[in-house]
Amino acid sequence: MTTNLPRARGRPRRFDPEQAVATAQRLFHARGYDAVSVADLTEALGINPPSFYAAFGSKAGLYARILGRYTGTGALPIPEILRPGRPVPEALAAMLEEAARRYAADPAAAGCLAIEGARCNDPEARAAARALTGAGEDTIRRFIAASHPEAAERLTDYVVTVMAGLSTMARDGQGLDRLLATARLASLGLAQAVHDRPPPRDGRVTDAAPCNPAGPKETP
Amino acid sequence: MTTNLPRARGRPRRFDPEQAVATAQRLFHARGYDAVSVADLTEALGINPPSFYAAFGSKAGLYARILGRYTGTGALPIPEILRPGRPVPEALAAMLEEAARRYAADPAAAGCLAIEGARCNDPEARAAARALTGAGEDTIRRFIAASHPEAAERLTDYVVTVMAGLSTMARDGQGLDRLLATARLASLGLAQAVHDRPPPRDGRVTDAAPCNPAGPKETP
DNA sequence: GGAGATTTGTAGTCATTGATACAAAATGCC
DNA sequence: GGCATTTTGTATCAATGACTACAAATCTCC
Repeated sequence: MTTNLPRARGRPRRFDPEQAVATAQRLFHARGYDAVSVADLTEALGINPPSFYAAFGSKAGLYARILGRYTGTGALPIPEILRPGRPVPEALAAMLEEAARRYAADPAAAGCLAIEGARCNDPEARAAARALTGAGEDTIRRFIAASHPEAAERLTDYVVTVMAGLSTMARDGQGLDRLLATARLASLGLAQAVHDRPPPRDGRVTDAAPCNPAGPKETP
Repeated sequence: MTTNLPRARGRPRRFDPEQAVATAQRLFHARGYDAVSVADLTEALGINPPSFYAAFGSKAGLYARILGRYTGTGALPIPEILRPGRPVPEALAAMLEEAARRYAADPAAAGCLAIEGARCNDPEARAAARALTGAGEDTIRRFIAASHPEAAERLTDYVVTVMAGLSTMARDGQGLDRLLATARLASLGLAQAVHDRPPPRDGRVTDAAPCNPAGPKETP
């Protein structure tokens, strides 16, 4: 079904690269990029290192390939949720709720593969993950800007922050019910935020002990 | 000033352990636990590995000591912000705002040392960091429960999630202004959330393609 | 000036990391 | 059958991880 091409020339592969990518994706999602070694991968795939490197180039290369595949295999379908014309508060609330569902869908692979990968210690893998999260962020920003350009930056920062938090808590072991409740709480302010003017930048709410002696830098 | 004790017996130390701990704290906060090697530490401290291990036991041991010190050196002063009797929405909003300030205070050491440490790959260091974040979480929950016991769990999950997100975005390079704006957006729903009854558990807002075939597990 | 105590510097240990050299094995093509 | 081609398995590589054995150095105490 996959390929009826005339057989390739040399010795045939003893493993299916697509199947291997899927297996590796589960491993990376479960443990995180840094915590998965090439030895872990070759063992899980039942192959030896030379076969691994011949097929995927490097650990980071395989991870980049997995990220490219992630959009169709469990990642949040942002463009489908943020349909043009859909009311912004409703759409963003739906996105947060769906994020909660996806992040908790598989307890053995909790959170967002890309968000978590963007925090790993390998520069190449981190860049690949950041490219994906950055693309999602841009999609969100453009969707909001289409109807509320003045609120696009603020609201994008907000929902991205909440999604990062949801991914963290999912990896921390929080189940669907708690993540959903948090996502809905986070959506409460969205309607007001869209219609109200941005909150003042100088009004402090806190009255804690002086803890930022240098003073805020954004109000020179 | 520090110690006027009669000099110890053996060969004197060539470095100040307290100063070394402070230096190591900066390193850990800047790069994260996993990305700091013992070689990095000994080089930054100007000492050799045997001196390091004689003084601190292990890398994770030093980290645990740093976490114990963190409360007084930049960590969010949760008990001071959540004073008994302070209105819950106001207090939680102040906490989120103060978190934004602290996490962005030093761009070279962004985010929360404990929250980030709770995600590292060393079991011992992770457990130490989780103990600290867990204690903060308990403080928040008790504060809320004192006046709104029915909302304590939900609201604690919510603010902890937002704080985790703020720490992530701070490490991502977001500056004080953006973090503050996000923290204030996150506070918008707090007042409603405290007084309203909890949102229904079954009403879905999303209408995305069927993406959770197994269905939600929290409504059996 | 020794004796005992403690730290220092040198030079390692051992495990694990990501990644390879190389020859044997297994195929298609002629 | 023989050759080119490709993958496989064995056996590594160099670099880096956390950590330590050991003796010389430097102090206090007597």
